[in-house]
Parts: sequence; C-alpha cells; structure tokens
Amino acid sequence: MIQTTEIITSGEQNGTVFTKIRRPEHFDIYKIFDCGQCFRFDPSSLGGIEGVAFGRYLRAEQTDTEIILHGCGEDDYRNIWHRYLGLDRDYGQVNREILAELDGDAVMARAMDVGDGIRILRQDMWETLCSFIISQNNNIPRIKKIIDSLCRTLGEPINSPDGRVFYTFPSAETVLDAGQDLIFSLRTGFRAKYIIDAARAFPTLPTRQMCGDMTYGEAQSYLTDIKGVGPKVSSCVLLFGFGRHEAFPIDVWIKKVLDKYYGGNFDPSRIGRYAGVAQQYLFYYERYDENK
DNA sequence: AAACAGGCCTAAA
DNA sequence: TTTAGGCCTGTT
Repeated sequence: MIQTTEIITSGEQNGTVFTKIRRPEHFDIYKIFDCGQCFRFDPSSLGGIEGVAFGRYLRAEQTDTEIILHGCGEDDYRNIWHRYLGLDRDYGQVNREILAELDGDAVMARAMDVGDGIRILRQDMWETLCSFIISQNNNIPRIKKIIDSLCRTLGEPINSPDGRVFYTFPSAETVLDAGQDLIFSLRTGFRAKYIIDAARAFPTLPTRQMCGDMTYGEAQSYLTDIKGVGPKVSSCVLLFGFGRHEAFPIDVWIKKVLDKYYGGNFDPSRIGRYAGVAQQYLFYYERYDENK
C-alpha cells in the first residue's frame, strides 16, 4: 500500500493539466525547495513553487490538506513527480528512526521540529552532479545564475501552461559537445574543466540501480574519481541525485552546527540510513531559524 | 579594498 | 595523512 500518494483528482482546467493529491504529514513544498538541495525551483508569481526537472515544467501549490501540481497529469505524477518529491517515503517513520538512533538528542529534536516538512528530492543524477560542481567555493545567487545561463544556452526551451518560456537542463552529452571554452564563457570560472570532466565521465558512472548494490564508499569513489568532485560534492550528489539517504554532506554550515552544539564530537555514521535527512534538518535549522 | 562564498586540487611535510 | 595556498567571479 502506498498511502502517501493518494490522488484526489487529476484532470484539466482552462486547458492546463493538473493533479491534486492529499497532502501527507511532513511535507512542505516551501521548505523542500528552500533547503539548498535544488537550484532550479523558485516561488512563482502564480503561487507556490515552480521550475523544471526531467525536462518538464511543474508548479506546486499546497493547502493544509492538498497539494496541487500544475502542468502535471496523472501519468507524469506516477512516473516522475511522486518519486521526485519524496512522496514515496513515510517521513514520520524516518523522523522516529533518526531520533531513536540518537537517543532522542535534544538538538536534533529541535532541528527536526523547525525543519519539519523537508523532504529529500530525487533529482536527475547528471543535473545534480553538474550543479554541485558549480556550487563549490561559490554562493547561492551566483550558483543559480550560472545554472540558469547554462540552461538558457544549452537547454531546450519549454513552455509553462500559461505560455512562459523555461529551459531544460542540458544533457551531459550536450555539455561535452559544447566544449570547455563555451562552459567557461558562462562564468563558471575554474570549474569549467571540472564540468567537462564530469560530462565525459557521466556515461561510465553506475546507474541508480547499480548504485543500490554498492556500499556507500564504493559508489562515492566513482564520483570522486572525477576532477573537481571531492567529499562534499560527492555526498550531495549521492544524497540528492542517487537516492542515498545515508549520505551526510559536511559543508561550512554543517561544520558550524556540529562545532556549536556537539563540540565537534559528532559522528554522523551513528545516525544510520537517514543521516542525510537529519543533515537537512540541521542545515535548515542553522540557516533559517531566527528563534534559536 | 579585502574578504568571502554550501570545495577541491596540488604541493609539501 | 594532514596542512597551506591558490582558484574564477560577483558581492559587500
């Protein structure tokens, strides 16, 4: 039984397909797209959050009881967005497991409360790899700007239902064919050569399925073989793109949290198979909670 | 103006 | 195995 995917209605309204589903516990579209895992979705003037993934436009709105997905028919919901949005997982269970592993740790409990509603997206592997290479030694506005110009330059234009133009994320093959000079001209800086190396290596990487049979370290080593991909970027890619929820990326913010609340003596591996979810809670907590 | 930004590489102990 | 310095660029 897949209880978190209950479709209420799916149909067409003013020529636009939509799917409406029951909103499960622990699901907040704003937090999901505001915790740093995705650079291509933003608040929409039409309401909710909109963006492009897997070559498709989506605008998601939420009420207390429903999620409305605009530009999404029933087939796309079942085949793509349901999984993309992490709606195939019971986060009540995830949260309980995290707290149990940490013996009810008070800091984690608080972070979990503040970040409640965050879900780990299952993004496209190439897009995630490329995006997090761009993210290194960089700030979020510029990361978004670079990715946007990459998509405008090399992606395919697609229309939102109301006729605005969006762009898909270019394939690894397209990026490779475009060449390092073109990538550099998009203001990627010293990362241009890394992006090209990643585009070249991408077809040889294990698929998500193959990855499922590997140890974490084994899967990670395939990624860190790519120039410009180290521990942090690879763990982000494994978490957000490869569905490895035990990944625990340590960036400057997380380092700050671990030093501040745990005196630097925190072993992420003791959280267990949902360490990555815990990481997102801590990240969101440190960056966005004004009342801590 | 100098430092910094959601790291990583290379060189050197 | 760990540490220091440099790196494209845009912003403050």
